[in-house]
Amino acid sequence: MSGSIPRATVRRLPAYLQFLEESISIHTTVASDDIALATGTSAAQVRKDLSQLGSFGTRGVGYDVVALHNLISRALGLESERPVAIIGAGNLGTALANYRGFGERGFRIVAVYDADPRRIGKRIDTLVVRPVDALKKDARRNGLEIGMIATPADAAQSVTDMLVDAGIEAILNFAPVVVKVPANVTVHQVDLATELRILSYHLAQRAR
Amino acid sequence: MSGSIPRATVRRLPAYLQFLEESISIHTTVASDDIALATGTSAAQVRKDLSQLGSFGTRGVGYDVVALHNLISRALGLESERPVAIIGAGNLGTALANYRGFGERGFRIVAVYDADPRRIGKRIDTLVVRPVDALKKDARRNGLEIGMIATPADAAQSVTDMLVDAGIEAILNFAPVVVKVPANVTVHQVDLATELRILSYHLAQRAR
DNA sequence: TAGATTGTTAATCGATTAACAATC
DNA sequence: TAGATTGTTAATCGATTAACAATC
Repeated sequence: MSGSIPRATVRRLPAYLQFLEESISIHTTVASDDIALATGTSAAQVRKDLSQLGSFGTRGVGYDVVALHNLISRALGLESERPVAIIGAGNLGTALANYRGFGERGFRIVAVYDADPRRIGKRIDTLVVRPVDALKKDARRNGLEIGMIATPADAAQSVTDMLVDAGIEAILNFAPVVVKVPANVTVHQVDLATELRILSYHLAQRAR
Repeated sequence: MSGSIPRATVRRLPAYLQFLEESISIHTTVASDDIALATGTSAAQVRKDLSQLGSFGTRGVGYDVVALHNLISRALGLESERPVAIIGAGNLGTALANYRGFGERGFRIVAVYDADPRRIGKRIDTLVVRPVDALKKDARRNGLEIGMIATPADAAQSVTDMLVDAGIEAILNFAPVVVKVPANVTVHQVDLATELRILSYHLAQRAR
């Protein structure tokens, strides 16, 4: 069924899910047009995307909010909570560890690691920063599934290697370097300065 | 000349630039294949992208690092420093304000704002958190060009409206909501939980 | 010259949009 | 029934890839 969903669709599904979560207490039904409006896309796009997950709207009526929510959750593999570790307990790592949005959306930060002895033992929310060497042992015990890299650029590759060695197959990398991983591991990069540079292009276009 | 560069190309240019900055002290010349390897794309893609900016490599040799760096900088409008403001002085806003990568890449955080009186006056790095009401006046004085929204979701739209009112035309939004802006304003959204949900899809795919 | 590498073309692929018959 | 909205098709658009002549 959901053998495989096109990349572009997968990128939009979380936004649809977000909107459905906000709608769930308000409506029992939503139209493709409602979803489109809330997520900044088109109704045709929404219907096309949803049809990839199988048909189940009702013509003349729309989509059942709860049913659609469940369907997208399942498609994204969000039925059970996924344990996440943060590597790097600097400003960014600390901010990530404190961020409530992860928990609300089914991800649990189970540990924060750092290599710097001065940071080890530091409390962040309910967690205590652990030495990065403990990662591999911990990973098995915690059933760790996702690693978030919040280290400086020059540490990112070696941290990545540790994560891979610990059996993690999904990595979110905030360091501004492309890290190498084996084919079975997925890395997404969030580069804050890159986003600003793209915005800069738009400012420059406007000025001409 | 660079009348307009395809979206997909614009998204890759910052990565090329990053690599060139690392190369500048090592080589005088790089091949499309070197850039491709470092940025996770293909040599054909790199050449195609660069040809959008005009021709200037040397067959059999490659691209002059300095010349290419200048060309991409210019194309992205990165010749002069762009002043940035952060709205929201919570964990994320504080982390962003402390992040060195912005300064290194030509963006200067000129102010941090918050609505909460308990946060106003707080020192972050060399800055002091200011009341969000001061935004509009400050914006003109500082020549503010970019706003980064690091508030909770429910404050994002009103903060956006303030930024727009202050004449800002480029916004990076970290709040997990789609904000509405007039056509002359560009918004990019960085939704951390969305990234995790996309990773979750890949984990789910793997498990089948 | 021989080897390397660009710039560009044509082919392919994937994503988006428009339109509308089906149907609740 | 009339009105609303889906699911799907076909057309369009944009991005990527492969291949190779041009040329340093």
